[in-house]
Amino acid sequence: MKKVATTQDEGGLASATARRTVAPMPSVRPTRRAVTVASTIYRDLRSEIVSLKRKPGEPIAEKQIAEAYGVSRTPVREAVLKLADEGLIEIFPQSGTFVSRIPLDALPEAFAIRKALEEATVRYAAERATRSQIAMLRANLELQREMQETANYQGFHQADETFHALVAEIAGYPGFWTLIQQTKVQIDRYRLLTLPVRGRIAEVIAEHTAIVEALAANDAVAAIMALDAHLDDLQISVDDVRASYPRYFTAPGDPA
Amino acid sequence: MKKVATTQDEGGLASATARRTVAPMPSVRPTRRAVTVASTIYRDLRSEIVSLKRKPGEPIAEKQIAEAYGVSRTPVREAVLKLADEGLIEIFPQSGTFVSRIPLDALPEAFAIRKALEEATVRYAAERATRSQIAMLRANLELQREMQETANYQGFHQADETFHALVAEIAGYPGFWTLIQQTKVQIDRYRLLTLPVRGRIAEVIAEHTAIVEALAANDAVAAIMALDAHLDDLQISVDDVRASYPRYFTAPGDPA
DNA sequence: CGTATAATATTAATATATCACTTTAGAATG
DNA sequence: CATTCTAAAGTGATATATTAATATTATACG
Repeated sequence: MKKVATTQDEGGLASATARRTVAPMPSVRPTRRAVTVASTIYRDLRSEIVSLKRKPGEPIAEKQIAEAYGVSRTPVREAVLKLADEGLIEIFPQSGTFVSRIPLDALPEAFAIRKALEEATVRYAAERATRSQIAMLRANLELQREMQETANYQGFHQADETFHALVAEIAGYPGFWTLIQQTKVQIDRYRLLTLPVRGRIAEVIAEHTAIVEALAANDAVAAIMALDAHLDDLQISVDDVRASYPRYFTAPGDPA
Repeated sequence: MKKVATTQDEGGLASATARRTVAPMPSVRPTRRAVTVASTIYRDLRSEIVSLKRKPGEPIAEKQIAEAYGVSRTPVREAVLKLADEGLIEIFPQSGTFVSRIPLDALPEAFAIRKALEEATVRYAAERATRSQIAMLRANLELQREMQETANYQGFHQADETFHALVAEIAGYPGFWTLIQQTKVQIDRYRLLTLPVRGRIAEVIAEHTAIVEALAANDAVAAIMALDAHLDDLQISVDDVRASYPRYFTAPGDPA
């Protein structure tokens, strides 16, 4: 039944087995999950989906991707499964794999989660922020203004994300931002689809500035209020959008 | 039966080849990700790790698990990768895979995340709770008391989890609880290891009752206070525990 | 001409095989 | 006896093949 490596196996079964019964105790482990083909494909695919380069509802052909990368389907599958866990890809067994439609009815909840998590970060940050950390935030604000002046929308978005990450780091809980990013994905796709780089940058910077001032004053309440104002501006108007891109969304109450 | 839009693709350009250029439009999809071997193994493994049946640091032999289930290594690998994403398993390339040690230094942050999310749920729940929903909570409290009387700790834990899930559902955001459960995993392992079924059940029920009363009165502030008291009681005393089970934890500052 | 049915093909899910690397035990050497 | 080198075995990562189920297409029948 089982043909192991053709060589002699030591007859005593119990005695020989214990090769590594116990764990690798804390030593300098090299790299955990190094850059592998699967991780590369994962990153690429994710980026293409979030940037809407791959449209919601579009089929995903594992074989084709595998050929494009010159690899087998195994690493592709690993990436696809991971994306399916994140809700960016939907797998219908024996039918096909597709880029997820944006679950409109789940967006308000995702937004509420983001709000809850970010409020916590600004509260902690207001309590703990040091002068040097406030200075880092101000430096980031300056960067945002530069991006505005040079009309570098891509760069502004990057700086915007860094701003929120910084707040979480100042709060002492960088993991908050990691989690926020995960829950934010569908919202990002939605916003990218609905408002094509609206000129709201000036307002966003003003709102960011208000948050920083509140943090600098160690005023948690004011910081939360400023954050709420910031987030509410990004709020969602689910209504009439579905009409324009009906096939990009799942109807409320349809599939979960 | 359902003959929906068979062969009408709107863009009449490449009419010939494209077999499925566009997506499966919302119809009653049978099962997405049905019960598969991989999902079964995933659930089993996860349960064994969370229940500490598999000790932190213990090696995981893919081949052995595959043989135990009578399957190949592929579905096992799928399950292992998913668990690695959750942080329950650590994969060291070309070395081995092991049950994760409990990351002590990450526990405070996980706890803060849980607190932020649960506070949000009780706030929303206090605003929205209907009388029938309050009644459901009271029924759950009764169930908790029954479990206490029959000394059914397993059942109590189950009811406890249901209580928090109910609160999230009343808040209108059941996804909050899903997320909380994910972040809670390492904390659960820690608590299972440190306090073996302490007789805190009576206090827990009292705290749960206080939360329900505040929700019934639509008093968000009181509800949050009651929740904080509840969670603070579960708080972590990271200090002296590491001494007793040193190999079950990762040192602060060690590997992330 | 429309509907039901059978044939076909696509694809997810799983099985099996191979490769590369690392760890570790044993042999050879000083 | 200690140290270093070498070979074996285990494991992760990837490749290739097979199976089973579904949807699509073609075909036959009313």
